[in-house]
Order: sequence, then C-alpha cells, then structure tokens
Amino acid sequence: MTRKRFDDMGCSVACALNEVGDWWSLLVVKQAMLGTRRFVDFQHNLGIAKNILCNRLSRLVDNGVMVRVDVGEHGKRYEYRLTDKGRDLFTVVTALRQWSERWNGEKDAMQLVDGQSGEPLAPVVVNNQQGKALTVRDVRFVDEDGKPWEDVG
Amino acid sequence: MTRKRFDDMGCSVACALNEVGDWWSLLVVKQAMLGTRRFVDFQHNLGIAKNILCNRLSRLVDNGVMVRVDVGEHGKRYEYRLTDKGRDLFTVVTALRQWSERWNGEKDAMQLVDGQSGEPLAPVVVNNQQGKALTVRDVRFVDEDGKPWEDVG
DNA sequence: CTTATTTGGTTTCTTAATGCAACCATTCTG
DNA sequence: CAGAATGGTTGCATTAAGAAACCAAATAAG
Repeated sequence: MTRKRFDDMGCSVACALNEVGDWWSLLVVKQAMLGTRRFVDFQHNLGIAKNILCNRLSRLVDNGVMVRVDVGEHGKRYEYRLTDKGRDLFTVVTALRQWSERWNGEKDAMQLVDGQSGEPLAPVVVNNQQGKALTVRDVRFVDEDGKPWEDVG
Repeated sequence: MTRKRFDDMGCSVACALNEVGDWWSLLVVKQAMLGTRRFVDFQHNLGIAKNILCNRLSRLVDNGVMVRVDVGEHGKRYEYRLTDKGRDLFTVVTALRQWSERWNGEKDAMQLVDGQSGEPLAPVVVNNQQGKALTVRDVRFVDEDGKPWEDVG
C-alpha cells in the first residue's frame, strides 16, 4: 500500500518526519552543512545511489529545505544549497550527533567545534523560559484548553 | 537490494539514524514521551500497523532505547518504557517539533509546556562552552588532527 | 469448567521504496 | 570533432511497509 502520510496526524513531529524523516534526507542535509554543494560530491561522500540522491534533492528543494542554483561552469552544473529553513535543522542534526556519541560511543570522523575558539560545542539542552534545563519528566503535554494529554481508548 | 547500513560510515549522525531514523521509530519514542506504554495504545494513538509496531518496538528494545516490562495483569500484558537513552532523545524530538512549528506552521494538537510554570519552552539552541548561541556558519568540522573537512574527489 | 475477551504477536499478500547498473543529454576541454 | 564531466533517467531485482486475517496465552464472565 501507499506509505502512510505523516502530515495530517496533527503532530508537528510527524509533519517534520514527513519532510526529512526518511533514510537519506537528514544525511544529505548534514552533508550540506559540511559544505558539500554539488551532486557528485553528495554522491561520493554519502555513497548514495544516483536515483535516490536525485529524488531526495528534489524533495528537499520542493519542501524549501534546499535550493538548486545554476552555476553555468562545466557541463550541466548546479549547486544545491541549504535555505534558512534547512540551516535551521542544525539544532536537530547536532542534537542527534551528540546523542549518538553519548550512547553509542561512535566517534565521528569529523568533530564539530566552535569556529572561533576551536573548542567542542556545549551539549544541546531543552530550557524553559528562565533558562533552566528540562528533561522529559519536567514537562507536560497539554491541549489548547490546558487539559493534560491522555491515551485514547 | 538490502538497505544500506548506516552504522559503518564513520558518521555519528548516520549511526543515530540507523537506530531511530526510519519512518516510525522516532514517532514511537515521541508517543512514549507522552506517557504511552502499552502496545494497543501505541497502535491506536499512532495508527500504525501491528506488525510494523511490533518490529519497531523490538528494534528499539534491541537498541536499548526502550525496555519491555512484564506486568502480569490481564492477558499477556507488557509495558514498553523509555530507557535513559530513550529519554535522552527528548532534545532531538523537541528540536524537531520546534523546527516543524517554526517553518510549517503546523500546530500540534499537543503543546509542550514547563511542568511547573505551564509556560511554553524556550527554543532549543546550540551553544558553545561560553553559552553563546551558534549557527551552522559559526562552527567548523575538523578531523582528529584539526584539519578542516573537504569534499572527497 | 466452559466460553468469550483482551492483549500481544505472526502470517500472508499487495504495493511501494531501495540499490545497482546501464543509458542519455548537455556542456566544457583538448 | 572526440572525449570527459555533470546531472539525470530507466529497468530490474530485492526489501520494507501496510492491511487484514489468524493465533496463542491469560484472564474474566457465566
């Protein structure tokens, strides 16, 4: 059957996953954050099949995460660049990277450091308005009327 | 062909996606963060097929993101609960939720608020060691020797 | 004890996605 | 013009996803 759509579940997480939640999309975005812009470079760096890469780039462009820029230089040459919306995924990618390093001990070949000081970044945390760090135990899920969430029967 | 493995790319993001990067896993985790624990409740709240849910829960348990607890109450009854590793995905899920609300205007049926004050949370940001907010333009990717990253030929 | 129900799970079958290789068209280089 | 680079597309085999039916254990109802 056709794959389940996630954009009409009334869930923002599901909606986000509908755009960047498949196997490759977030890796393409991460690669773009490293500076990769050209089709062949994405292909070589990620080891992704050309048709899949083609499909993912098109979808990312359609969703406003990346833009395709024509740079008439050699052959048919384009550049794929992140939009503001795409760059804003930096938080998500970084949080995911840190989570993986914390729990899987998977050392990335590339370390992410402050461009100025060269120091590693601080762990990404969720804060309340006063700047206090919160865990999932410190928050509530409420509907528009402030009623707490409950499982449906 | 068999799906590409992401756990041997030397990339922590790829490694993370290998565990929670498919269509449903992160939604199951998000649902667990809302308090859902039982098989049928996951099924009803997410609208996921039973075999897929079964597969995802097994994988999440195998990867140490959730645990299956036997609560011998009625029929074969189990509870699926987040582990510390699973709860630590709160940052990722929250960042993804906020990204979606910022760019898609998709209002979630459930709002996430501070459990004490009832106020909405602060936006998740990436900080350096001194607490200064960083964008993707403010960071560098370097290898073990401090050399900046470059596209492979 | 017998029957029905709840719960968690497997099987079967159809459809969609993934991956690989081959092929194509355009544009630059020599 | 020949050849290579770039960015695709197409065809085919394999795998995953989704829906519905079926199953087994344990409990509740009678």
